[in-house]
Amino acid sequence: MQSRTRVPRATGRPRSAAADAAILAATREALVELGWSKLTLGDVATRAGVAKTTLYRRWAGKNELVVDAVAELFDELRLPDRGSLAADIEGVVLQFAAILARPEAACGLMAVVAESTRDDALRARIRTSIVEPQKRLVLQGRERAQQRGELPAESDPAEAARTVDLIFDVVAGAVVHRTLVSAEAADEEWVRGFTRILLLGLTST
Amino acid sequence: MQSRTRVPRATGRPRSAAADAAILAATREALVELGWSKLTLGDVATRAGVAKTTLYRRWAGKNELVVDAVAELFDELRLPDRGSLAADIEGVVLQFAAILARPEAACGLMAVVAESTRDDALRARIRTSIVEPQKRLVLQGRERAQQRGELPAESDPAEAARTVDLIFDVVAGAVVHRTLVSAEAADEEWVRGFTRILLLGLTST
DNA sequence: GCCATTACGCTACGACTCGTAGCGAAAGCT
DNA sequence: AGCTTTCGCTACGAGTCGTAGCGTAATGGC
Repeated sequence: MQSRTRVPRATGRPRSAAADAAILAATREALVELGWSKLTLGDVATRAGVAKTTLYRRWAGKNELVVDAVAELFDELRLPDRGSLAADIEGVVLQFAAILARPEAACGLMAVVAESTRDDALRARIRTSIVEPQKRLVLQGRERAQQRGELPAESDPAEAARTVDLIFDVVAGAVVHRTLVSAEAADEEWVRGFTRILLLGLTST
Repeated sequence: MQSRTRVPRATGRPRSAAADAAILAATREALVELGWSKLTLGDVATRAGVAKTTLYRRWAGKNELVVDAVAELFDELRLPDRGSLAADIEGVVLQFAAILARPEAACGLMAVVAESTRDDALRARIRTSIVEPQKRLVLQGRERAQQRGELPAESDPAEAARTVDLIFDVVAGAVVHRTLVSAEAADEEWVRGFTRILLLGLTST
């Protein structure tokens, strides 16, 4: 959220928070209708009922705008306690799949990831705005499973951190690939099969 | 390969195969230097030493061109027999990671996948040109493991097909996510950890 | 060897998007 | 009030898009 991390001046006319929300919503709407490459900032400004210059005063370009617009979508992810590790994983994977099934999330996320291969600053922004915040779900799930006795306590903290990263890559990657590349729904049946494989690998040894 | 599936007329000047190769190579070069959004077809034509009109006569647009340019990169994937299922998996995952580490592969693939969320024809083209051909690796690996006695023979063919799709999504998805989103190398240590989890899930039960 | 056919290189074109600059009006704070 | 910053609007040169038209080059059929 570039515009929110800015320290607002004590004086002068404050920026309209409503304009921020309208612009991000308009960006998602335009992503659905036009896709990434045909999305123009002028069009977004028109949809949001805002002057094009206002948009350029807040975001440096298309990349940064779409990152913020997409990041909001992933904030709603939660990890409700369903009683077992398997049920917890299935629940959060289904939530994640539901978000990715929305065209604006899929289209925007993949596009900025593609651009980030040539732009280190953008990659860092994606990580801090979208990816890292969601690792809390993996940590939370492991902690619960350990309290239930489903997973052993970690002895090596470094190894534990690596495992969290690995799990996150496997879960997020598999759902993304299933949904976007294989282009088939990550429905309950698929999630059950996926969870089974993942769980066996986690609980053994 | 749009231009190759065309039935060449018996008469008239044939299309230059060298131009095809030069255009696809120039596309990959431009992807490395400029990324997806700043890549222009005019620039690609100049790099390839070809008129812009020639490029438009062979490909409908940027999407189709990049799909073909990226597809060539994945043709080199092989599954050498390393003696065990674990070693086979580690070998092919490392190969896949090596390809994805190249900016032109990562950038191009993610960009067209992003565009495909709004374009069914493009999605189908990606699947037939890039994704489906590589599933042979999963089939080949399973067959070898069954001959070695590492995996049981499949009883239900439909279930077996679903498993192949699942494995493919997990492997490809995890490597992509690790490389592009988490932005860390899928090196030997990571691949070992990943293979361990995957194998336990496959061999148990 | 000539001819029909197709591909090629080149130029030019209108339409569109980009990102920026300049202006007067609006909205907040002290 | 007075000061400061934002906002909407217009206009601008630069760059890209995809296409059309033309003359030339390279084939195969006769």
